[in-house]
Amino acid sequence: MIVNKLKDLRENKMKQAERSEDWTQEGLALRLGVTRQTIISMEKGTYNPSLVLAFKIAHEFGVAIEDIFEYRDDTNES
Amino acid sequence: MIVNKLKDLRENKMKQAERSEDWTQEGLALRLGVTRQTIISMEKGTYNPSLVLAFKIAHEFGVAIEDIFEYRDDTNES
DNA sequence: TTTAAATGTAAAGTTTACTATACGTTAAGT
DNA sequence: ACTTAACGTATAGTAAACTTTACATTTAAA
Repeated sequence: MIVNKLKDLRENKMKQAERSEDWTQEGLALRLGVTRQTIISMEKGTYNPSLVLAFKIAHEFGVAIEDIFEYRDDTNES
Repeated sequence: MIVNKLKDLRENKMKQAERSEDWTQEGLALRLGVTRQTIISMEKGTYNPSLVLAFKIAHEFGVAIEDIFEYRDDTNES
């Protein structure tokens, strides 16, 4: 499974960024070329982004994919 | 778009690895939990892996996602 | 306390990743 | 030349990512 820090990162941007409206779900969605629904579902963990979208997100936040998304092997979960 | 070094990396493993059969398309597919078709299509660039699969691939090769997959913005291509 | 921006929820439809199956081609060993 | 492992191609089907639309809830400011 994949866990992500999307919501936390975005909310931090909302607080700290000069142009906070750039970091609303809608603002981010626009720049990423996806819908707000897609942002919501990713933040909730309903589904994982495609690799392309993961790259775009990492680029928007100025970090590496691994800084936002973490893979956890759960093949043998109790 | 995304370009990847999958085929090169795998072929290098075929030559250099002790157990070369681990790095055939089929051997790799088995360990990744996908079909050989999936490997073929990724190596051809027919489609991109999901983020989960990209993580698994990076793990198998012992590198970061960014070492295998590269994102290239092609929104304004001539 | 109303207004509006931001967030949340739900459900049906489209696109793309991935499977399953089957058969053809290449390369290397014997 | 024959065999066989590895690779390639094609195509129909399933699953998951993503869109579209519509409406409901929260939050903060006027």
